[in-house]
Amino acid sequence: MPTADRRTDLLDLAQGMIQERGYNAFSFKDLAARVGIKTASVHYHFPSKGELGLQVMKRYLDQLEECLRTWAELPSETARLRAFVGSYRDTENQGAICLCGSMASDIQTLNAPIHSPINRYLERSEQWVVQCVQAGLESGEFLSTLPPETLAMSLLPSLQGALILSRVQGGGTLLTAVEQSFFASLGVLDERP
Amino acid sequence: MPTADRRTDLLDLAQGMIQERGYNAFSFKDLAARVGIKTASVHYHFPSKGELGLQVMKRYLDQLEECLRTWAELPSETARLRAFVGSYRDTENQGAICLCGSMASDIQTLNAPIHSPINRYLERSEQWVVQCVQAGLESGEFLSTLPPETLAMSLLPSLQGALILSRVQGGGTLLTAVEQSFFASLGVLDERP
DNA sequence: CCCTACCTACCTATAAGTAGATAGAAACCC
DNA sequence: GGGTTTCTATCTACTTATAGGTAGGTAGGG
Repeated sequence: MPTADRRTDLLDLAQGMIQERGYNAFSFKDLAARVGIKTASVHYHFPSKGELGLQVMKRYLDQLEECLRTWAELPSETARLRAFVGSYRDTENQGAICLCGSMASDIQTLNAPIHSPINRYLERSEQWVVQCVQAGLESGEFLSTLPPETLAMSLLPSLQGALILSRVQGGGTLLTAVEQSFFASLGVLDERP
Repeated sequence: MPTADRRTDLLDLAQGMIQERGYNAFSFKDLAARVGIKTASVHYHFPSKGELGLQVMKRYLDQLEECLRTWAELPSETARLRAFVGSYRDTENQGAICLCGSMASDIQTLNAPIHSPINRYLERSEQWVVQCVQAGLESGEFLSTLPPETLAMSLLPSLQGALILSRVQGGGTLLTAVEQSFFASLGVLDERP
């Protein structure tokens, strides 16, 4: 409907459908029908499904970098990590899962070029979380006996898994449990009433 | 190849393909080709793809119950939970993800009847982990300030997520990180050298 | 006048499933 | 036991729908 730019609309729609239904469960036909054009016209914008998937994933990676820049302004490591978790909660509230988690589930069916942005997305997320945890431990904001890498590496799968499972069962409570466990293991008390 | 029972072979194969490639990325044609019959013959054993998926999932649920019965014999809650995590590691070593995690990723594209065994699988797993954690806390085997439900509820998504992400990046290290974080939050020290 | 963003019309492959035939084993019947 | 029937597991042949993609044409704006 909103046609600021057709290409962007298609990217948005494709991304949404991958996050809601999975890469192998959306087609150019679906896409075309929703923006009101023919499937052949979608090929004008994106030569192949693989190319479209790649562009969606690359943009998602760019969006991550933008978020990380924004979150750099936050006043504490706790706030940064809460914002990170918050972005997953936003996704969950849309009834979707992380694009990267969705792609990862289907990784064996995706062609090679898309592997690298997926990989980088995970790498970058993990790296960033490690930095936050490390900084927080050094400043005394956090307290833990475990190595920061271990804590950080366990957060990402937890969040991805929570989104995936929450649509079947548990709803938001899974993400809340993950968040509480994570911050507890950093010695941060829950600030809810 | 091994044709003790054709129906069982088909269930095994379908399960493997769903765990490796996803529900929407396998077909009766693939299946038929691998056991050396025609697609129409697969329909003799399972009237529809939905029915096949349902039977695979139901069997997987039964297998879980069997595991839980076996693990009940173990001498400690730590051993039980290690066995639970170990089963996820076995899956990972096969280059697969949990059937239930795979199904959960595709939940929006699956027809209603299969939702209930998926749901029950998650429910049952979580329930069982809660029991272990609770028993361990009561006996003094574990030590934590968090409610057992929170700890237990965060384990399942972590494991599912770890398997899904590990095929893209990190390999076994993600699962190890998840395991270490979890047991650390129960006050159990790592027993590796 | 040419480029952008569409279109119609087509193609090939695959998915899922149905209908009906058949070969061989098992059971049943006197 | 011989003959008939029924059951099991498969087959061939077909259908309908979709997926992904190509070729070539066209309307309208800069």
